[in-house]
Amino acid sequence: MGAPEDGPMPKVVAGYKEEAKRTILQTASEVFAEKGYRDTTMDDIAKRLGVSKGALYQYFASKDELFQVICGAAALKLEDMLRSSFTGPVLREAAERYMNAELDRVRRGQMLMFEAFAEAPRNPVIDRVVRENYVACRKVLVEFLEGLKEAGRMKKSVDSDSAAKFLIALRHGVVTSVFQGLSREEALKVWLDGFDLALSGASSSGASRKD
Amino acid sequence: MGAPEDGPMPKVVAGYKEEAKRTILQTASEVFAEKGYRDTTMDDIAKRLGVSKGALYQYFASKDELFQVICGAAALKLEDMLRSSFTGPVLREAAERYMNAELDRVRRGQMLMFEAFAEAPRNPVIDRVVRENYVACRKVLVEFLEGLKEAGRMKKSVDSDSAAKFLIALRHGVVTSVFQGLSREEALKVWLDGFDLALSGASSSGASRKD
Amino acid sequence: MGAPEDGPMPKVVAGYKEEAKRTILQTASEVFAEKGYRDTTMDDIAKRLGVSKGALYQYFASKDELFQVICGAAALKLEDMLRSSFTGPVLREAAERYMNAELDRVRRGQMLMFEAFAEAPRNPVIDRVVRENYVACRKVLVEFLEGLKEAGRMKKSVDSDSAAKFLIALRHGVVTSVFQGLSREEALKVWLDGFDLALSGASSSGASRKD
Amino acid sequence: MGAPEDGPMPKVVAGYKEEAKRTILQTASEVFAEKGYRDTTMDDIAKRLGVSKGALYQYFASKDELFQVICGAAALKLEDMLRSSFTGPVLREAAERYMNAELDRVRRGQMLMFEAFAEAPRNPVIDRVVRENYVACRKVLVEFLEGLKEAGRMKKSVDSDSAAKFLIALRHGVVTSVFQGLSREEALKVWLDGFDLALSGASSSGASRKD
DNA sequence: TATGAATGAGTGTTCATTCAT
DNA sequence: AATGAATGAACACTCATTCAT
Repeated sequence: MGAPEDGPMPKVVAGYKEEAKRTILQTASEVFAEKGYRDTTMDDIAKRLGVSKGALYQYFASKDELFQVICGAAALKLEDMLRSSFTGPVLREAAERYMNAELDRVRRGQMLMFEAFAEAPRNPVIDRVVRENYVACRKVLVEFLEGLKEAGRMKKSVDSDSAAKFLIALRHGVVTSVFQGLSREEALKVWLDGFDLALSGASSSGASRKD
Repeated sequence: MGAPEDGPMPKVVAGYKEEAKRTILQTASEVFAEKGYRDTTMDDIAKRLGVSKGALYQYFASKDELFQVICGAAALKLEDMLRSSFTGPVLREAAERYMNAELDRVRRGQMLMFEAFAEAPRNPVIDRVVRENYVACRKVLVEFLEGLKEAGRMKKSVDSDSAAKFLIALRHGVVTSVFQGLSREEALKVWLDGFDLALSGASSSGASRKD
Repeated sequence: MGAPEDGPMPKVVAGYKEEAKRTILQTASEVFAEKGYRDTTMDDIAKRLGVSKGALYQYFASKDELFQVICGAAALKLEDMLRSSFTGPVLREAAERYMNAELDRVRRGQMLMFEAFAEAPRNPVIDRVVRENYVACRKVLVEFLEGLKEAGRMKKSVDSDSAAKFLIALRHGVVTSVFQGLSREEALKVWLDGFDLALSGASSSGASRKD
Repeated sequence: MGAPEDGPMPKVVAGYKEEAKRTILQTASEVFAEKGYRDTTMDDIAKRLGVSKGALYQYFASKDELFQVICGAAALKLEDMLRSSFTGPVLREAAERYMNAELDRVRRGQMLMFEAFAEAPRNPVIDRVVRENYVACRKVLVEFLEGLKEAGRMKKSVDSDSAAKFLIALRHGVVTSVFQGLSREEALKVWLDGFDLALSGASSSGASRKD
């Protein structure tokens, strides 16, 4: 709002504001992950950043908006992890690469997933983020699998979309299991076994019923 | 009205208190599921029950305890659903029965799972409930699968424990997917396909790697 | 409602009610002294007595009344201690006897004095008790001193009323000092020295012992 | 408006916060004295100050802390009154000056003493304040008396510490007596007579004035 | 722009008291 | 008379948000 062309404070670089936002987002995300959304106060975030509470409101209209943006970013991050992991020729390595990255995040407590799911039913914005994220992840996986098929590295009989849905579900479930006490090694095994089942098997996932 | 010559008071209806607790638990559980743990006030629960706030505290020492007990009951409920569904001779029907029941609960909004997971990191009691529930569910499934093997209805080559872990993960993931917008039909299909993969396939889950 | 052949409890002796009141008073007094008036709940008292909260209200109309009666009784108790200690021919022994009894009570935590003084400004009944107690104690002491004079065991030149006021003040001050950390021995010495000063004439406070 | 080129903010008026604390302390002290600690709500204090309840918590972490600080200040105030009254060459005038000031405070209802004593047994901080105050007052008096001895205005035979203990006890007792209905004039007389007794040697309590 | 003091609605919890049984 | 479940009025404390400086 405002500043005509070099108003009261040229703010060094243009994009200063964006930079500041990023910093806030990063820190807030950490605090939310550590203390939980509801138990985190704006003051917690401000203190960790070394700024005043009021400053936060210059960048984000409310605690809620802050959380929404963070959830959106986390969703993108997940899609990115998927995209950047599921690359390269060796399928299984991709899967392992991905889950290792995921489990690292869990270990470092960078896990807003449950916070987000818990808020979603009462927060339409979060709800949208959560749903769109599902669609986006599915798309990433489908595209990857289709690519594999075209490159001849996966049987055409596998239904990419079914496989994608399966993989997403398995991913959620494995992460949740770790939350419930499953060890990292076991988790990785569950994931990779499931992965093999879905993709390396003889049957196409969409036609697995025989009787 | 009552017990003639016993103690200093017939305790009203004997079991009245237990009955009252159950009522509170039931109602509170609904409200928590509807509004979320943090957004539910003790007054919300009291009003829905048509009693005063103070009355609740005669039965539960705190909002927290109330939630803990509810989570514990929900955990037992899950174990029961598993136990009572996974019965009978036809494996696949058991799986379908179970997931249908599960999806019914999701549809009716009886879903405290994410609330519980969100609280767990800061609430040791909830954390314990969540972890023990995992162990208990695994046990239920392992026992069921072992039973099948003994009855000759499942290949001995399948590692029951690996399969159990896989099924639990898949269950979590499918439910989560529904939260993210997956339709009930798709969800059921993901579950059943995954189920087939793990149990009816040629390979045992614990030995699925061939390379 | 109940008990078959000797009606709804013949309550043994007449005067049962008075007996019950006494029991309640005694117990409540202990609890008040232990936990303080404001921090004591009616439930605390009921539990210690092994009865229900409601039962207390059969004997006392309110927590406040209970406290008032207790304060009244404590005031009488103090007057009694004074009366029964200040007896016999040897003045100094009386003083010592009295203060020892007083310090015993302090040690056993039977000290509602400050509770009462703190309530008095907002509680007319307590205020009256406190004021009348002052008058009564003064009277007890004056009568004792006048008796001594008549028996020729104290100089007629001593003004009994002034001495009484002095002794009461000193008594309060000594007890308070103990609350503030003065040892029992020191307290006794302050009291006896002050006592000598006021009543036996020539010796100065710092030199009252000949040892 | 302030600091031209220093830090990131001139801290408003520098010392503003201290000033605000003082104001709160002053007002809260009045309200506590009027209504009693337990009957005073944070809202009472806030309203009297014309601020919101929340504002108080910016300065004091709890009602308890507020009270503790006030008690600490009151203790210092007492020591100061002692110190500033007990000065000058004429002993008796000092005593009179002091007790008049004390009785003024009592009359104006600035009396948290009993509130503090009533809380002390359940509040370690208050307990410490109360005990340390005793020690400090004793020290003030001992030093004063020793000074008198050195200046040759008091007999060396008087034991300063015993006298100090006596005077503190008498002070407590006289103030308490006023609470119990003793008139200001009588109180002053009890104090001065006792004072003479302890410090001026030969005269007896009842005959210390020539009237 | 940043600050941080102030707001004020809200929330869990307590407890003296009542009353149906 | 006794019980103890229920009431309901408080109350301490919190925190997202605002706004004067």
